Amino acid sequence: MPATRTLRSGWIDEGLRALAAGGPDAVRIELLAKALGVSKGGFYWHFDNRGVFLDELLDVWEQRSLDEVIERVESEGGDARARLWHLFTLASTAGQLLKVDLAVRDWARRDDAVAKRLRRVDNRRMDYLRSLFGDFCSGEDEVEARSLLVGSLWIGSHFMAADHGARSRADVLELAVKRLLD
Amino acid sequence: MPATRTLRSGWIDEGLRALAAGGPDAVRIELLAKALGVSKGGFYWHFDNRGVFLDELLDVWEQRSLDEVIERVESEGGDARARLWHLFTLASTAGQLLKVDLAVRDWARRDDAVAKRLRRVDNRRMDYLRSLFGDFCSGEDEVEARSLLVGSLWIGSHFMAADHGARSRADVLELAVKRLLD
Amino acid sequence: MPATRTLRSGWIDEGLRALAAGGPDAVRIELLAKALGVSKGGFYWHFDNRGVFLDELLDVWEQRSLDEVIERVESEGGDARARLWHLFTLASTAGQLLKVDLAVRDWARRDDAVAKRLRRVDNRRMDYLRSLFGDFCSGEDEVEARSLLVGSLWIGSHFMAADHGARSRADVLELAVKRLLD
Amino acid sequence: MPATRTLRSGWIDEGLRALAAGGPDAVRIELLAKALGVSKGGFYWHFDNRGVFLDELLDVWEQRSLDEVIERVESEGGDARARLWHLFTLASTAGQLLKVDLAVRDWARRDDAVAKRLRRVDNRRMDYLRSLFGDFCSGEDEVEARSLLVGSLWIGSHFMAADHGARSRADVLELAVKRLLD
DNA sequence: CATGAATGAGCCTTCATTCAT
DNA sequence: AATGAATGAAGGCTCATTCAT
Repeated sequence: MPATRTLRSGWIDEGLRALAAGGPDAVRIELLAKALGVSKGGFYWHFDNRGVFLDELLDVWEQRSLDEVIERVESEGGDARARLWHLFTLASTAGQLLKVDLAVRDWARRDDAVAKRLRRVDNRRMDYLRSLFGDFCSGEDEVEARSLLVGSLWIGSHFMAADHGARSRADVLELAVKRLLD
Repeated sequence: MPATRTLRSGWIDEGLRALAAGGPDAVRIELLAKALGVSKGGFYWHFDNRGVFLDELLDVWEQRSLDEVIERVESEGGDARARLWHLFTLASTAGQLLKVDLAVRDWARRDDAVAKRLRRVDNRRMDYLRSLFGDFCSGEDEVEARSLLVGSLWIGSHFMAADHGARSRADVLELAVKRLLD
Repeated sequence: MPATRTLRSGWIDEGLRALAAGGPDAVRIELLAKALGVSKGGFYWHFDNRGVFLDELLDVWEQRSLDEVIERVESEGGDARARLWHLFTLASTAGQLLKVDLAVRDWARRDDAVAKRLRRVDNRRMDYLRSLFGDFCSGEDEVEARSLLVGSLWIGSHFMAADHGARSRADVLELAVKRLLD
Repeated sequence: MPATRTLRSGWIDEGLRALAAGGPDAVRIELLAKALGVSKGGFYWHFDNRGVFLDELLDVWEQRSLDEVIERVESEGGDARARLWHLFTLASTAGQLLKVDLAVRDWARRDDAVAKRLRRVDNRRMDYLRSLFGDFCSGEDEVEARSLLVGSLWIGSHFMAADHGARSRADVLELAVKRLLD
């Protein structure tokens, strides 16, 4: 029983790794099998086909992205500004989950089903941002603008390659976020 | 010579279309040939191989992204705030070039050569943003933070799928940008 | 022991069903297991391998084809013509066994072992036909010709797809058989 | 141009050989390629996929079965009885085409599209038989019964494995056919 | 007895690439 | 300059078979 869960989740883990590193096209059963040191045929014992497998990867991403991050922030406590700051730094250090997130965002641009999932995730995240900004901002416009700004900053910065002279990207990000939490 | 350029640029155009629609993995010579109504063998008269072709697509993207947008903004004139606003709206309506841009940004996450090009482009763009924000902001930190914010907003918003209730995404974007131009 | 026979014969039954429906290539252990709601690994407790299993399906077909039909005809009695007529109608309504029979006949065209079994069965059937025709026909040639004709009619009609205008296939078959029983 | 037709028709020929020998399941692109001494990838230059290829094999069978045989009989002339006899002997010596025919007949039992084609072919053949029997038989019933009998005899005899003692199958067939031409 | 799990061979298909013409 | 044709390397999937439990 534990062995069962182990190899099945091994496929999932390896799949997430591939998805993070190269997007959905890099999730190739043959490569995953080689990385796991097993035969590719065994894949089909655990999953009906590649499409179902990709779906399951998205399930994992969706669940982790939605719940785990928010839970961790909430468990730490603090006022709204502290939570926002915590949320931002958490998201930036998430490592593989962050890379999966970025890969999914690009994927969503060309796959409607993925786009639908992304909307679900982003709406929940935005709701959480709105609730935090609502605590110290007046006016819905202000709340909405700041929420979109902080979300875009978090994601968009990972898709930008600019240098910042003497400053590090982290420094500039901190400046930018602080500005939004004023 | 003109006929040559015509068919050669046909491959490039079709390649950009594919790149915009599905990323580098979607740039498949066979499909481009079918779309162009020619044989795929002919591809190799114009380009050494797929890699070289992708490089050339990036050349075109790089050149257009660097020069054309900025040129158009400058030719319109206005003060720094007006130019920033113009820049932002231009970028958002760019159509295919924007989609190529987004595809390249994801691509850069897994290909160092592409990442290098992206850095070149983004540094030039950031320089332009800095010069504009420098016109009415005091302090390098402020300039840097705002430049990163507006860049991230522009790009990041395309990778977010959230709804905004009664507001449209364009409305919220306008609110957010206006806030940055204060 | 009865439970054993039950599951073992379940495999056989399902195998015959598959053989009837799609020929030997359709007898796939995985599909049979799914249809039976058991794991395919269990198959190998009952049978050494697929080849042995197919052999056993042929055993069942051979035994049923040889004995059951003739037994039923004989148990009904009547003169030779009545028995021939009974035989023909029985064979045409046999349902699954008929379909297995047709599948085996095609199979025999490409497998010598199957061909050998088929010869055994057909020789027994022909002997029975000869004995019946011998009752009211004079001359070995006549008996042999009629026996082959009625056998071919019975089998061949199932491999023909022609329409017969206002008549049904059953009507024309009746006309043809009656002609042979004159 | 001739080279083109050569290899394409090489695939078809080899496909027919495989179909004749082992039915549709034996038509495997990899095996055909090996038999032709070419790479299997090249198959897809000539045919969209395996299904289309099988369709084309059926086209060839349909065309040859319908037209060529009848044409040959008609070109030889003679009265109706002579033509029937010629038709029967021609069909029995057709070699590979006959085997394709038998394979198609079994295939039709489990594939509706094939069944439809078979009906087309058999209706045309039966029409020809009817026209010949109509020449010297009185009564539609008689014509219909004899047509079905001769068709079934021709096909059914190939699906029967019985021995005939001192007689050969060909001898008995001759007896049976002569009986039908009385 | 039977299951869960895995292997490996074989098949269909796609696609970058090559090459003679 | 470009086409028709072919190659070969993948990659997804199926399935008979094996084996520990």
